[in-house]
Amino acid sequence: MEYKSTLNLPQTDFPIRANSAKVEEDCLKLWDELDIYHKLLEKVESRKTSTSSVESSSVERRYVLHDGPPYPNGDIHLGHALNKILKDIVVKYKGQCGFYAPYVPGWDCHGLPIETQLLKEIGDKRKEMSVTEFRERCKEYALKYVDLQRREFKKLGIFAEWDKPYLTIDHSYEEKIVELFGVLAERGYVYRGLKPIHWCPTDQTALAEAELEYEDEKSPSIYVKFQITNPKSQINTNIKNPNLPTELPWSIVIWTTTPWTLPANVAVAAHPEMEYVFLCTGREVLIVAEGLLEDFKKHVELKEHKILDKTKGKMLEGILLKHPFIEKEVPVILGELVTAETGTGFVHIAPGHGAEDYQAGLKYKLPIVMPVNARGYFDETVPDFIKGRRYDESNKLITEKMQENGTLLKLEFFKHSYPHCWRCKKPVIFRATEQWFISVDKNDLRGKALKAIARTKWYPGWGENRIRGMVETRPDWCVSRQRSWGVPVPAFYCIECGKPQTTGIFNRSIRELIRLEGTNGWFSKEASDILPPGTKCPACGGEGFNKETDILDVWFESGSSYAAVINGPADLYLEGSDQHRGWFQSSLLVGMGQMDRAPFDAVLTHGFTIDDHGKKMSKSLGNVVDPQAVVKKYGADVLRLWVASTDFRNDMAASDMILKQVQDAYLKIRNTCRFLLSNLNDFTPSVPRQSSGHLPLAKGEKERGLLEIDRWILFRLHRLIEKVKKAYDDFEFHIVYHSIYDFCVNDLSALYLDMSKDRLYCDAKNSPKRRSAQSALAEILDSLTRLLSPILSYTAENIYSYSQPKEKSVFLLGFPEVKKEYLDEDLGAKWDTLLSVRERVYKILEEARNQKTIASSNEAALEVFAEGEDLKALESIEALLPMFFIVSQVKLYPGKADPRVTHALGRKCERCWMWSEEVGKHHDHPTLCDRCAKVVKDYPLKKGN
RNA sequence: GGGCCAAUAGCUCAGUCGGCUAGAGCGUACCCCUGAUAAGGGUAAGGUCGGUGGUUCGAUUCCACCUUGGCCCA
Repeated sequence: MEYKSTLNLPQTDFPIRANSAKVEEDCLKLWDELDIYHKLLEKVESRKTSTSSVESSSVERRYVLHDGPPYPNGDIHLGHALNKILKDIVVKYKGQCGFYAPYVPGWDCHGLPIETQLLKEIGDKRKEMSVTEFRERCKEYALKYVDLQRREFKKLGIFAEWDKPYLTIDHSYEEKIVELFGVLAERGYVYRGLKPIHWCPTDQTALAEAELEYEDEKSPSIYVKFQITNPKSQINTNIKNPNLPTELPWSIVIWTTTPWTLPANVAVAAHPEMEYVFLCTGREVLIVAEGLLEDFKKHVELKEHKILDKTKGKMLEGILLKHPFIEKEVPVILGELVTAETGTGFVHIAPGHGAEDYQAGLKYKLPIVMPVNARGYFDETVPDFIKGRRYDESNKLITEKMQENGTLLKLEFFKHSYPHCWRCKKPVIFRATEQWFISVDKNDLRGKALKAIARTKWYPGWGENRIRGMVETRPDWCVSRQRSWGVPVPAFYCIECGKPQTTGIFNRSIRELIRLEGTNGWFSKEASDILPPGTKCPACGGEGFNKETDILDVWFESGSSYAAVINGPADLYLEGSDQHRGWFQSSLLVGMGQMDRAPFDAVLTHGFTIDDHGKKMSKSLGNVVDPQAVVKKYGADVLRLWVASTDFRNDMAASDMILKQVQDAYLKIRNTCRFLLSNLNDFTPSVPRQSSGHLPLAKGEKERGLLEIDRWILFRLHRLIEKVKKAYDDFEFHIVYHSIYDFCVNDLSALYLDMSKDRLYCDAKNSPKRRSAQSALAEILDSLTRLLSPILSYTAENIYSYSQPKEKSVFLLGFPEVKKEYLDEDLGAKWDTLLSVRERVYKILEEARNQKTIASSNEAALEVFAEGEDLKALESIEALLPMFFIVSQVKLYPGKADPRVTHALGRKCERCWMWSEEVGKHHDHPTLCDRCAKVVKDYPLKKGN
């Protein structure tokens, strides 16, 4: 036991336990003191100004990742954490590579999500508040959560411009939104039109597609007769059949699930190519699609009938029909919207209540009848029996009315998927209203956007396909909302002529107001206070104006961020794949409209978080992983490592089991680094490094060259650096993780470190062999911490602080370079050969252990037989073979036989635990082997050297 | 219902142009060590490559359909 003190056992102050809470606190403090975010940017800046003109090409090395703003309306969830961590990894890596990589985080502070969240809190008090007051409360609410989320994001170790984030409620941001609207208006993209849109009668607002949720809803399903009013002879002429019974009433039958839209009916559509049959029930003639006849008969329980004739839909065009309960006639029109799947083959058309109806109406110049007001109640234009009734309540009244007058063939109820408001969860209606639109076809905006999509780099590649499909088919963008919490649609209406004004002085006046007072100014001031005195309507010369009361869609706000925040296109947008329809598209359209180019050069998307059964996370399923809880339990770096460990192009599974596994990997990596540290504690910068044998050696330096095994591990290290760099460049962080982890587990822990222990512990402190190992260890540790820092930011910083650091932070070091001189292919190939021999030997060693020939591998003596390349390779490191196999004695023979394992000869050296026949031959140290006796003899003298 | 995407061991991931017995690590089982010790090492078991058809001499890989799941839409 007395010899133990003569060993160089691993020693470090780096704690065995991760203690993430403390480490994270310390690191955050350090980064705060250093102002690390700005220091990194300054570092690039100073390099820029100090370098010669030759190198100043690097000046252009800017990399701007533009942050997509989340809503500040609650704690961050795993998706937020995932997104911000990915961005942070990208930005840190780019920074390491010498890019000027600013990162300004943002929040989407306006919009319904904030408004409704607040309404939940204040309830009826809203009614007593003025708009300005309510908006003030919204602002407070948003800012409160900006602050909360900022703190939560910071704790994840994300470097960013946290003190000056962008908020869409900043005056400068709001002004930019208004400016962009003006630019788009000037360039002819903005128009105002009546159009049926999804309308929530509860919230009294137009809803974007993104604001709809589809859920099952019970609806009436009715078959209604529209009696033909034309003289029968006229129809006879059309279908050329003189035998039809002209004395009976004839009716076309429609099917609908929304009786309340019938008052707005202006036509019935038939499919031009579909076949329709004339059924005689004895009392009347009904016309329905041939293909839906059986279905129709079943539903209306039609027993007796005779098919008199049939005709194509196009023959019916122009026939006039009697509205079932309003005194008017409506025409039959033709439309491809009619399907042969359900119904009767006839579709009732109400252009005020449906998108396809609207399109058909445009074609036939039909009027847009719109008797439903904003609250969902019928106005004065409808028949008395439903006047002032709510639309859904009218369903019953209308069917009763039709029952009475005999136009109703059948009433049933059924469940189907129906759009609901994402906020109040109540059913929405289609309703025509005056709205502001951005035309996607004006000036071929759509075509230009599609070209810009083709020029953008999409990760993964299918993102291009996806957004292209969406842009190809998207309708005009409805940008107005009937709400308070947002940026006003910057428009004035001339009191005289009613024309809206959006450009020139009108836009400039609003911008000036907003610059000074924010958008609250708009809501508290009169038009006459905003516009300069004497402003005249360009159309009629009128001098009185009203303000627009609608606000802009929040997507228009966030879509303006590239202009408001980074003043131009970004290198990268990085969001979840849902943003192909959201922010990527709104940003693209605003960008194209303003500057005829996309606001991004590349777009990276990630999948969604799911649980370990592949199901999406939801509160009701109880499978939600809370990022705060993960940080608390495992530490932020484990969460960060989870993000890196999963291929984010697909959905990302998280659960406690998966996180536990990530933690195990984390601990392995950390512990490997700890081992490196503990074997370097006497390896100060003043100790000469052993250099690669491939570097030109100065005279007398030969003995300082690295051992072959050390050159091998450095070969492996630089292969790793190469691979990791490529993976970071390709945004394949799971490759980064797997490569580094594999290196730690296989190359280091199982092989190199295990093989090196004897040298490190037992050789003399300053022996070339030990210093050779330490030279390699130091380089490995240095590289590993840098490679890991974008992902394991806290841990890398923590490890670095224990490694006799030159800089104040690991982030000031830069990314490791691949040193070509280490990439010795022949050496690599030779060691592949050696390691496959080692594998064969280890199977035999295991057998010997099971047979109790040996216990520890130190007790083994090996006889290895090899031929050809194997033999050549083994011979070349013959002196190192005991170290290579980690056994006490090795004999190498040419031949083909399996390795043989016997118990090692001699006795166990008390100091190094290797077996040797030399033990006992040293008088001073009878229990030691040759090597140890020598080391110990010199020990007191060399101690401390 | 439509568009886009995914599915390889219990888990996280590899798998090149279609070509040998489909790989790695974790986890598991068993063993060793006790000088990385809340560590470390070894060996082993684990797969109908989601399913069914098709193309092909040959399919995890290409094609079609289906199932399951995700995002987006209706």
